[in-house]
Amino acid sequence: MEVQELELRSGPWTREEDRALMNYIAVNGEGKWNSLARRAGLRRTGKSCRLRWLNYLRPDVRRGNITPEEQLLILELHSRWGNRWSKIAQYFPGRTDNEIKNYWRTRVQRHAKQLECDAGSQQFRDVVRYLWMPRLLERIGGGGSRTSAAAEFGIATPAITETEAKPSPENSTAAASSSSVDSLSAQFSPQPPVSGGLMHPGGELWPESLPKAFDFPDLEQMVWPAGEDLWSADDIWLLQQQF
DNA sequence: AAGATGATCAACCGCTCAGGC
DNA sequence: TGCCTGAGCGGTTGATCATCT
Repeated sequence: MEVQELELRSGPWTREEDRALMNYIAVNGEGKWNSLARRAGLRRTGKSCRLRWLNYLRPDVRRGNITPEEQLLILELHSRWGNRWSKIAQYFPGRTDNEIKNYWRTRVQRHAKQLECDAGSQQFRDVVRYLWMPRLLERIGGGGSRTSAAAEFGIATPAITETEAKPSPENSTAAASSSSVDSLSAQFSPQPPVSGGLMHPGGELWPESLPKAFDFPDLEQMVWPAGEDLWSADDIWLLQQQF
């Protein structure tokens, strides 16, 4: 109806709208969002209703901070698939693609900006791969040396190719690796299949030496921050000198 | 205390794709 | 075959909150 379309609402949802949407879905189920919006008496587009339900009202939506385990998995999966947020979100039950996308744009891209490089650049990918991820592993493991964490991360982590990585239940039994990233993946579903080998999570062979950008003695001398934030001002400064 | 600035995240927009007719 | 509709995805915006000066 034309009058109804003119009155379509946008912007933040009210409690009443939320209640109407939840009640309707509880009785009738989801889907057919345009007609659902009309039948539920909501002056919203079907698209808006779908988004509100999926990203906020669904009972299994998980809120709160992204844990180090989740951060590690996000970094790992993004290195494989890039900005394919919905695909990445499949590995985080209760997390929405929107939430993961926001995390990446705010936290991860912020670090890239600090380092004055592009988040999609090889330089930044190296920082993520060789510095950030090992540090997260350290934190997840409750301490230990950086080198041992990196070694664990690098040696036992299998390669997963785009064609292999179809997150489906029948593939989950193959996830029998001792690597940290893999054991993390195993906590989530759907789980990616694996194939063995001494490969880096990105799929390529683990390099014999670190990239040139990080092959400098100061890095080994660096005192890693013990606080909540993985990156200190000194970290940023040191890395910037290498770029 | 108040304004400026930055970070976060809910919501919107434009586009693509699949399925039905 | 082409059109329409529903659904989903990724990029972007804007409101709100926190922190800084």
